[in-house]
Amino acid sequence: MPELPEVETVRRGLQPVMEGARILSVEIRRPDLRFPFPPDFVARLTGKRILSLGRRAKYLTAEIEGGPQLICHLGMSGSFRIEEGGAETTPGDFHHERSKLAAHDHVVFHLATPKGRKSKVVFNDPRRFGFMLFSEGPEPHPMLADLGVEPTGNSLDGRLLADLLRGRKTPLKAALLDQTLIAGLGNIYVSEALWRAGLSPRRLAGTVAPRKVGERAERLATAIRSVIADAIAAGGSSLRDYVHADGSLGYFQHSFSVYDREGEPCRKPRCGGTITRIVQSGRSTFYCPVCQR
DNA sequence: AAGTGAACCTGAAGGC
DNA sequence: TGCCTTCAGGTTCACT
Repeated sequence: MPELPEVETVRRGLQPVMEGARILSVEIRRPDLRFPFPPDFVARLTGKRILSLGRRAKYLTAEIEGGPQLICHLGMSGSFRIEEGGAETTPGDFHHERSKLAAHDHVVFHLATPKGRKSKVVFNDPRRFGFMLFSEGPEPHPMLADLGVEPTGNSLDGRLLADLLRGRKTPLKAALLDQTLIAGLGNIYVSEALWRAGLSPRRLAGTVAPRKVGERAERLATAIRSVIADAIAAGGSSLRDYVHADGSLGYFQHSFSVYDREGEPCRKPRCGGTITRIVQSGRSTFYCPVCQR
């Protein structure tokens, strides 16, 4: 599920519980996810305070007191949920019970939150494409070192986008998925952004702005930023009840303009086209062949 | 160098 | 009901 907006939504949901919290204990319920856990994973977290939670592209980061940075990726199917406890001093509260863990609950953080409560943060990941690693020292972890520009804020403008795409012979769809160019777009939001910009996913990336910047590159940059901003806003509004039902974070109902809408009418006024699904480098792309050129 | 496809793993959904 | 195939929102690695 998780592209940049979902990861940002998860970060915002975890923040009130994790930021400033002390890690009372950590359980890892299998030796690996995508990668083996570091051998000292539990020892280096136990008893430490979480100073801050951050995000880079689709990676969550946690600054650990006096120690490493924890880097976490949700892969395809990773999610967190929060199980709220009572006051830390209340005896017999729910935290003294062994809570039921579900299938694929791989990591459990037992926390004392800044408000003096106990909470559990549980990481669940059926496909195990996710991972947790430590990063040491001032240099960014190699995994984060080559990431491109964030599509949040205003740094990604038409000029920068034109520079990134110029000369590339790969389909525009593939270029936008390249995390070393723009960091955080995934299969859904690439399709959505291209629809907003009225550009075909099959167009060669270099043709967006062959020589000068041009209106096409501006349109695409604006589309990318607005798609991401809208999705983050939608996720944020879903956070009001993030302790809902199972407490899971980052999953909310999207309404997509093209993604997963094969055969349905294009939503652009007076377009009349039909959303089409094609496969590009092994992955589905959805677009309107009439208004996306 | 850049681009494409297969691999990693499990579960859900659809066809028969 | 069950068995089979296909597909899934990410990333990396091997190959052309």
